[in-house]
Amino acid sequence: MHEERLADRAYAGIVELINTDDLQIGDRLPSETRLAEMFGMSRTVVREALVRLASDGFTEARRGAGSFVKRRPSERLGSHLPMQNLAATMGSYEVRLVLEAEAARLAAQRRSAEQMLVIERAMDALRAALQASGPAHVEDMELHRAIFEATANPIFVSSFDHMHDEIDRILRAGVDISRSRPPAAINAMIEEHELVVDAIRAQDGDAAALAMRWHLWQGRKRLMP
Amino acid sequence: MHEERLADRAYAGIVELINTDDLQIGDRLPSETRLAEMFGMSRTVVREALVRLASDGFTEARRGAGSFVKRRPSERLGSHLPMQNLAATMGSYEVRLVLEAEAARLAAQRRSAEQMLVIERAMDALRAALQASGPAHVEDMELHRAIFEATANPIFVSSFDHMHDEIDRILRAGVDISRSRPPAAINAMIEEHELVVDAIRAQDGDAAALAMRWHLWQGRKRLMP
DNA sequence: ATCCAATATCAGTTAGACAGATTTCTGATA
DNA sequence: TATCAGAAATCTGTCTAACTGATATTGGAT
Repeated sequence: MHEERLADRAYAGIVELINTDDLQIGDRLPSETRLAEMFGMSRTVVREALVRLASDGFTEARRGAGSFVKRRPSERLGSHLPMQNLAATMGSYEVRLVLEAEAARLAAQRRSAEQMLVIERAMDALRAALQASGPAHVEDMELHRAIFEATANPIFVSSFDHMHDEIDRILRAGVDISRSRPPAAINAMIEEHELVVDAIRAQDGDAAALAMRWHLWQGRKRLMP
Repeated sequence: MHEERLADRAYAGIVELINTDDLQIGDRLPSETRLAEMFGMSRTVVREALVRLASDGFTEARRGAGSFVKRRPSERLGSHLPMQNLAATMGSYEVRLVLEAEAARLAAQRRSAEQMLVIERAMDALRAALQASGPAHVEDMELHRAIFEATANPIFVSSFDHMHDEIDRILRAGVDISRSRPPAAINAMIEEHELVVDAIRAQDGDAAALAMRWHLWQGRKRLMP
């Protein structure tokens, strides 16, 4: 698993500090030197944690002044997704519904034989990953990206990349969304993807768009029942 | 101004390195020491950039082994030629048709009073610019962007920004698209935009989406009769 | 009370060092 | 020749110590 690095502990430590000390937005964190001696690590390590905190949008460093809380890390509340995360996730599905359904339609209409092969391979990889009950996020993304590439429209592809960057950024800033999946859900996820791939193989644009809408809708329900 | 930090340049430099050297997923990056001397900075700064790259999911560091490409940063498709300008433009309308029509629908359903005001002002500015027969590209973009902002979905907004960056990039690489417009076209452009704004004002989602589709379709015809 | 200058503090950056993990090279063995 | 274990080289992770320039604070003069 995660062989823990010191910087990870520092990251967690600072998040905990913000929560336990109830630091509000705009409040200043202890200085890097101070944090280093608090955690019993070097300033280098604390700095690495702060860089990542800032990259995740939680803190902001002002040179000469200090590091400040920019957005409070959401506390983990059992199985509930934090409000902010929820809104962001709903928003992402909204955009995906629009973009991915049409991408699936175009892919079905235009796919080349080579592109179909890439899609089939991505589907196989996803099916294997899901059946192994392992994390399948990467494989899922590969398949969806392959579909965008089959649209033969570079702007579509770059839109996909951008959208996923944004979604990743938002989700990573919050709670880990990976959760154990019941076996029924695994089969459902495979089947939904297969419907999309089948439609693209059959070059049926309407069916592909519909299947993709269905898949995204089900995904949304799985995440937020 | 953003006084740029060294680490930002290192981050950009590494991204560029991955693209120009065409490093594939799994490939190893130069070592931190090597990158430091390549960029003429200390290893510390390069390290900070790598930490952020890893945090963004682009790279992965394996202790003792090196840093590896995990996910390729979205390629700026600048390498493609101006000859493909026509195809790229068609492609851009394809994406806009998908994204903007739904944005208009959501904007109509959700717009606040303040957002409606911003849209109205943008419409006024566009009308004035068009009637003065001057360049109206900026005003046009402002209006379209205001509509995206009224969706109250930050991912939609960022998708708009990204899409326009890409389109601008492609178009600017080729011939200047600004051409003299016959007066009839000016009135048509104003009217099309007004239809969209009217629908958003009336909070009629279907009408807004339809009007936006119509507008984009007409724009495509104007550009490529 | 107000303004300004000296002072203290802080993030950003540099250099050099060492531990521990991993890869690569090398040479001996089967 | 092919293989494999050990040695050497390389790499990330961590630490120390220092300096710079930006920012905040303090204290004194007005």
